[in-house]
Formats: sequence, structure tokens, C-alpha cells
Amino acid sequence: MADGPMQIRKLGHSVTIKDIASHLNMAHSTVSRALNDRSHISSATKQRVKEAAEKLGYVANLSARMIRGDAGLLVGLIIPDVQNDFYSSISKELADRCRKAGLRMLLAITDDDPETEQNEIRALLEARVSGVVATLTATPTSGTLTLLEQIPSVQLVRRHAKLKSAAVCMADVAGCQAAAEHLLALGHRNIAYVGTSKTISTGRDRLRGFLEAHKLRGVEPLAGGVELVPPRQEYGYDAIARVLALKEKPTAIMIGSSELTIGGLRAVREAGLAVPGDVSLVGYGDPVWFDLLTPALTAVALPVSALADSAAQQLFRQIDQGQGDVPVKPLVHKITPNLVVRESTGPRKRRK
Amino acid sequence: MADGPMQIRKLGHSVTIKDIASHLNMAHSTVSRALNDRSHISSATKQRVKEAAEKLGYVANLSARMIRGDAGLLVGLIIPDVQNDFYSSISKELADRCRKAGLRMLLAITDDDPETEQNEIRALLEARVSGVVATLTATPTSGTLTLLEQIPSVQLVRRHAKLKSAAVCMADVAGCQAAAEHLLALGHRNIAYVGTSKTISTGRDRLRGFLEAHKLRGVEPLAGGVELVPPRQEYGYDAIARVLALKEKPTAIMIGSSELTIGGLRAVREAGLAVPGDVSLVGYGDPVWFDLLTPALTAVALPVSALADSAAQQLFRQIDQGQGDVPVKPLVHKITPNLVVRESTGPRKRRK
DNA sequence: GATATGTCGGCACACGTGTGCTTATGTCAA
DNA sequence: TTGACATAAGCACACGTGTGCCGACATATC
Repeated sequence: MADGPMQIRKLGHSVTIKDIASHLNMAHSTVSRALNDRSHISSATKQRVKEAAEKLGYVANLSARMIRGDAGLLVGLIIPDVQNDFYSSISKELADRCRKAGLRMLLAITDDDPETEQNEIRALLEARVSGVVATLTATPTSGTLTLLEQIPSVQLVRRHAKLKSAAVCMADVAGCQAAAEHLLALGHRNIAYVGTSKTISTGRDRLRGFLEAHKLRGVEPLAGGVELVPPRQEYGYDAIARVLALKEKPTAIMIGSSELTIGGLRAVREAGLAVPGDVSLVGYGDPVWFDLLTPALTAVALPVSALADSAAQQLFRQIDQGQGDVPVKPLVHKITPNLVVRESTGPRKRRK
Repeated sequence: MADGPMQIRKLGHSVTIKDIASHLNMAHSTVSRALNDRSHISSATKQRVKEAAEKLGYVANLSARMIRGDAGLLVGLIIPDVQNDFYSSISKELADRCRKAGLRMLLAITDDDPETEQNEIRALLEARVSGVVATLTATPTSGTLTLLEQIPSVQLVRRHAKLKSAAVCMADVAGCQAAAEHLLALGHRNIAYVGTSKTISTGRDRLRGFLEAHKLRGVEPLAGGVELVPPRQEYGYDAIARVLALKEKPTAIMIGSSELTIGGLRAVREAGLAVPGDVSLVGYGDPVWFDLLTPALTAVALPVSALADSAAQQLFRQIDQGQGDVPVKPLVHKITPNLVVRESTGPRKRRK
């Protein structure tokens, strides 16, 4: 008595199964088996061990567990930016699915910088993730690709030719084609397009959809009306400003990236133009606030939940079947985005 | 010749320093020292080892590194929701600071659910994070608190009386007092307040600021004009709707949470009221899009960067000084938010 | 040429957990 | 009573990395 709670632990040194074992006068292997509900253990012993673990404040050491290499406990998600609504939603959705599958998700943010990307992926591999869902930079390092080939991976949204892994993408061509067709059907003939570089698969496909819609209608795209810039708000602002200053003014603008949409909205607002009176606007993405704008923004809504579902499913399957030595043909799952028509698009005003 | 690249590795079994060692006919300890630039190694050997490591595709095993317990490599961030602009910004900023300090940040999302919170924190402890920055649930489990006490921690934004660790918060009282004073100075006398429960420190403080401003002006708060609800968009929508339906209608509404602001904006929009003509509006937070609204929203802007700075600084200091056995008095660092006046607040219309 | 000094690399162990093998104990059937 | 067998718990090793200690060897100094 009077010895208190047994002087449990020096700070910084946590309780181990050995501590529990010596506390209970048995071998640490017995404790291990008890805690993991293995066979060949009397239920009485299990009980005692679990109680002792609880009492001593035992917390398992993940590193020690993982060192043997057998268990697959972690997966990684690589994205350019958490502040972007789309990616933060993906993070949340994927994390949920991982949790349900008994996995923990590690988040890696690249800032769309190839070097950071390589470092982050290396860090994920050092943590021995069993697989990765990745939205890569436009121009990944060769090191990045080499590293990625070592583990199961699923490309999300952006698709790289050099990478042989599965891909879960949006049907960008169809999505943008529908958006452009919407504008054409409203009578617009001078439609500007502001999107991202063709070096990214999404940039390529979205522009293609835009042009395809014109082709089907037999309409010539607005001369000088296509601006391709990196996906950052400032560039969106600048690009929209340039497009608005064209000699032959656009009566509608279509934006092919959520970041560019934010900058673009600011440019349109500063130009003091009426929407959709002076110019119709189609944005990209579907953050909660698009419909709070005045006018509410017509936009290509991204199927976040379906993307996360498919990516998780693909990844888990690959992990389960042991990295698929079987060269599954690089599956590309395309999910169709939804054009949500709100108030920012209207019929062409026949002014002249 | 013709033996190819030496049949490097069976899938799923990665290259270890032992592999490098046997490849080079030396002891694994030599390899370890070479890779870590330790002393007692000739630079020639270092060179050879590093080249071999590169060639064989060696990736260090973090688990093996961490198992010895000496190194502090990880920290955790616990937040209720990544989709919230504020927390996604905090995630980004803190991750950057950790990276600069040579640490990796693990993200844990609680969904504001105490049970999930406890599980996530346990997972962080299993990963042996050296410290944690946490925005806890309103009512954390006792298990959560017990776990948190085992490691250095910094409370972010929300402050819990039961927890003795340092806290980095906003000066919520001052922030909301300034916002309310702004409205009072514009002549408003019927001001509604929609915020979060008083069980959260932020909810408490913000309401206090609101009331304090009234007191200083000698104005009686609007009867029935205070609504306290959980921080979710739906509740914000409902609460604002209720407030708008009061017998004595408010001429201004102040919202004390970013989530509630989103729901509230939707309610005001649906009510078809002119802002600030019929009702002035002050929101909370500062996502990129507040100034894209029509009218642009006056809001209490949160000092994200300063908060992240201070939290990181606090945490790193605690970690460095070995968990501070020295009972540092629970430091509370308060950072003043900024009232950003835009277009959604205007003078009271003297109608009656 | 012998000893002191310094450099380089190997041996062996530690970290916390899981597991195959072995031993000890008890139970039941022949 | 003995042997077959199930159950419980311990011993020893493995995982990948880092490090204290010691031996091997080269160079410098007397």
C-alpha cells in the first residue's frame, strides 16, 4: 500500500507489452496473443491482460507492428492543394472509405511542385503505404514515376501517359462539351474558353470538349478566345481580363478549372459587367457557394463522391490481389460530371 | 553479363540496408553510417554506398527508424472538418511549417464526433507522434483527454478547461465586440446573433463580445434574437430563418461561425431580403469567396497564418524541451481577428 | 623500430511486436 | 496406468535500423 499507481512510466517512454507482461508475471508473447485475440489463450488470461493494458495506459506501437512488413495498414493520398474545395472533399471522402476498410490515410500535399511531389511520395513510401491515390503534377519527376511504380497506385482526375496504373477520371470531354453546347444552344457564337495547359490530361480533354461542341454545331471558335494557363487564381484573373479585352468581345465565357473560376469571377466583377446580360458564365466545380453568388453560377459539377468511391475500390482491389503481378490493363474509369444550370447563363443579347 | 539487373526484389519486399551491404560485401552498420553521413566513414565508402542505394532503389523504412523511440519525426493535427475553409487553411499552413522543421504532419479528422475523435487520437499515439495540435469536440471523451495528456499538445481555437495544455486562440470577445459595435455605430438596435453552443469556448466568447458591445452602448439586446446551434450549415439555415421570423424583426444579423454563415446566407437569399437594405449582415471567417458575393460580405476575418505560426511555435518548443516536465503555466496566446467591412452592412433604414 | 594517435569498418545488441516451436499441464480413452 | 491429445503459456527468433564498442590498419612521432 501507499506505493500509489506503481510509478508507471518515465516521460517520453511509453508502456509496452513487456511492461504489461512483467506486471502480470508472464511472457510478452502471451500478452501479444491476448491483445490480438489469438487462439491458444484462455479467456481468463485475455481478460486479465486487457484490463492491465487499460489500466497501464497501453498504446500499441504502430512502427513495431509494421516493421515485419506483413500488414497493410496505410494508404496515401497525393493532391496538389487542400484548400481547393474539390480536393478537400476528396480527402474527406477517401479518408472515410479508408477508415471503413480498416486503413489509415496519409495526406501528401504537393503545391503542384514536382520536387515537393517527389519528396512527399518518398515520405509515403518510407512510411510503407500499401498503395496510393494520386493527382500528380503536370510534369512529374522521373524519380516520382520510378517511386510510384513500386506500389499499387490509382491516378485520380489527371492521367499520365507514362504511368501504367489505373486511373479514375471525369469524362471531361463530355462534361465540357455539354457546357459549351448549352451556351451554343442559347445562341452564343463568341464563346471564350479559359482553361489549363494541354500538358495535363484534364486541360487537354476539357478544351477538346469545348471545341467538339463547336464542330458539331459548325460554329467557328472565337478567334483568340482560348487562354490556357496554370491552375491558379491569379492566372484565372489575368486570363479572363485578357479575354474580356478582346477586340471581338465574347458574349459567353467558359472556365475549365475551379481555381481559375475563382479568379475569373473576380475579374468579371471588377469589369463591372452584367451577368448574364453582358456575358454568360460557366464555371467549373461545385463548392457550396456557387449558388450563393448573384447570379448563381452555372457550372460543371464534379462527381466527388463517385470519384472517391471508384478510386478507393480500385486501390483496395489492387492491394488485395498483391500488387497485381497480373498486368491488369491500365483501367480508366470515367465518371460523367453534371452540368448544373443556374442563373449565370442566358440567351445571347442581340444588341448590335 | 546477361544476368540483367540482378533480380532485384520480390514484389512487396523492399530493399533494405542489409541488401545494400551484401551487395557491396560489407556490414549493414557501415551502410547505415554512410547513408546518415556519420563519422568514421571514408568519403569513398559513402560515395559507393549512396550510389548503390540509388541504383537498388533503396527507400528507408520509417517504422524501423522510429521503433527505437529516440527520433521525433511526426506531429498530429486534429480538426473537425477539412472541407471547412478555415481548417483546410490551417492544415496547409501547419503542414508547411512542419515540413520546414523536418517533421511530417499526420491529419486526423473528427467530424466533430467525440468517439471518432478518440479513435483518431489513439491512432496518432500509435503512430507515436511527438505532439499534437488539436481543435477538440465540444464534449471530448475522458479517454480522449487521458490520451492527450501523454504527449505535448496545443489547443487550437477551442479551449477546454479540463485540459492543461497551451492554447492558441482568437481574441473572440474582442473580435465579435468590434463587429457588434460596427453594427451599433451604424444605428442598428435590433441585432440578432446566431452562434454556436456555449459549451464551446469560442461560442461562449463570441456571444460575450456581442453582449459586451451592447452593454457599453447601453442598448438592450434584441429579445429572442440569440440563437445557439451546433456549427453546421443546416442549423445555420434554420436559425437564421427563425430569427428572420421574429415578431420584432432584426435590422442586422451577426453570425458567429463560418459554417453557420454559409447556411445563413442561403436563408437570407431565400427570404428575398435586400442586403444591407432590409437587413445588414456580418459573417464569420474569410474564405476567398466572401468578397465575390453581392453584396460583398462584411466579416470577422480569422488570422489563419498567425494562428498556425503560433501553434507551430508552441508545439515545437514543448517538444524540444522534452514534454516540459516543468509545468509551464497553460499559456493562452490570443490573436486578434480583423473586422473586414465590405458591403453587406449599412446604416439602419429609418422606415417606420 | 616501437609506440601513440587517428581513421575505418565489423560485431553485437537494442528497440516493440508477432509467431513458430517447444514445453508444461490437464483430460480423456484404451 | 499409459498413451494420445488438446490447451495454455514460454522461449527464441525475426523484422530494419542505429550505435557503442572493439579490432584492424595506416600514419606520425619519438
